[in-house]
Amino acid sequence: MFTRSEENYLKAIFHLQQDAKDGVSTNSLAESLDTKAASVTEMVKKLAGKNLVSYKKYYGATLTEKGTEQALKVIRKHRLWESFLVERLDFNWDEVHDVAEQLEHIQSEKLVDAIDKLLDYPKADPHGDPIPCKDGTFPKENKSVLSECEIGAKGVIVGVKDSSPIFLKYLDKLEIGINSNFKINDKEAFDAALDIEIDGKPLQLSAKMAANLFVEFL
Amino acid sequence: MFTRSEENYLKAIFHLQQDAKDGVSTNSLAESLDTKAASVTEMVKKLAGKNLVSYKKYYGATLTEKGTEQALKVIRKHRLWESFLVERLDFNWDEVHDVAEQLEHIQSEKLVDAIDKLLDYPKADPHGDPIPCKDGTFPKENKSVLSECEIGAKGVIVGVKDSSPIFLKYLDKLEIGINSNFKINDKEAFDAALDIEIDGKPLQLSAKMAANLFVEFL
DNA sequence: AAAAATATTTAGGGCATCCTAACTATTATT
DNA sequence: AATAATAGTTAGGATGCCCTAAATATTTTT
Ligand SMILES: [Mn+2]
Ligand SMILES: [Mn+2]
Ligand SMILES: [Mn+2]
Ligand SMILES: [Mn+2]
Repeated sequence: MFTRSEENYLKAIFHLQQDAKDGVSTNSLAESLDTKAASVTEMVKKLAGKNLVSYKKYYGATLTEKGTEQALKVIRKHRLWESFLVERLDFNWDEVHDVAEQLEHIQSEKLVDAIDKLLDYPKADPHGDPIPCKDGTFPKENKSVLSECEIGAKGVIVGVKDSSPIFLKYLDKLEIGINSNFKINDKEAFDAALDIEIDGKPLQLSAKMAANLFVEFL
Repeated sequence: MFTRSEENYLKAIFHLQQDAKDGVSTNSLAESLDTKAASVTEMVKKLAGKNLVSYKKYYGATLTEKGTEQALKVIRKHRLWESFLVERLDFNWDEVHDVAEQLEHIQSEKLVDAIDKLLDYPKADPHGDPIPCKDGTFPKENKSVLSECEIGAKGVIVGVKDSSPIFLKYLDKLEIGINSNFKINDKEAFDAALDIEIDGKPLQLSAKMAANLFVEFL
């Protein structure tokens, strides 16, 4: 139906749209797709021609309904594959992204659905990101960021914002993961580092670390 | 490492090489890859430049050692994925080929090995075709064809030559599959149809059917 | 062994996607 | 408001892989 390149553009626009309120800029797309602005302009025009994005010269691109639907399908596949790799093939959570980048483009509805069933319809991927439903629904997330919690707050880690191997491996080293319990004991005035307990173990977390952890309260 | 197209050419050359003793012809490749002879000539030259095939103008192409190695890697992936789809995701044996055509191009040695392990290192795919080993070894097959067996022969179905959905579904209907036992009672002089018992059930098999079933004797 | 038939290669393009360099519009600064 | 800085677009070209039509080599037939 769509080419690999088109799918990657749609996915990137979807993700960049989440933060930026107005249209996604050519340059941000180029950056995130590791390509050049000129190529982006060209592709965005092509996608606009197919009614997948709406595009106004110089003012960026936004997904149409059709484009969003397609982007969510790809994201669904990406996250289901990541879940499969971790749950069934014993991959670590820092090893799955690149393979999922390939697997997400496999065209077979039957296959995606079978993986979904095999995993018993998971709600989130190994990084805590929600998995879009088959019907195109995308559960609204209301996650808090650890760095913005108040002193005394208690809860559970439910996701990571950054899912680069370097960050994930560091979390492994500190024994912090999805479902870890936390309690904020104090916040340093100087650098906003947190004095925190993770599963009962006290440690210090830099503001940067804390800004990349999503939590829910108990 | 190699493009999808290059991998498909290598695989096709490998398969066509099995029958034909001399170089694989441009036209047979074009036919089997559903492309045109001119495209084949071009690609074969490119592959020759990369030392994957040896090619003499007008006399066809043959895989080099390097090309064979690569072809076997792709075939290994194809057959492992087909096995996974049937064994773990309950696909029927007539539904797996097209998806495997896509999955065979996923680049991740870790992934292939994990699937291999998950399935406990299967020796053959759902159609009875042998799965090349990780070390590049390809078990020599010595399968007989049912149509060439003598009257009175007894054994087991171990593979299909044709694995088109139309043939496979027909076998399903007749309840013939891998591991079915057979005993040849008679062969019709007129059309070479076989009077045969499959798992004890007597039926007639056309010569064409019998020519597409591989067997081993007990 | 020549002619006819067939197979293969070459020439010349097309399409998708990417790139650099030059140009133009938007925005930020003075 | 004019100018400078930044962002985005267009022009022109490259690469990979495919195609048709024309040219050439091989094989088959007579
Ligand atoms: Mn990912
Ligand atoms: Mn991708
Ligand atoms: Mn197959
Ligand atoms: Mn393939």
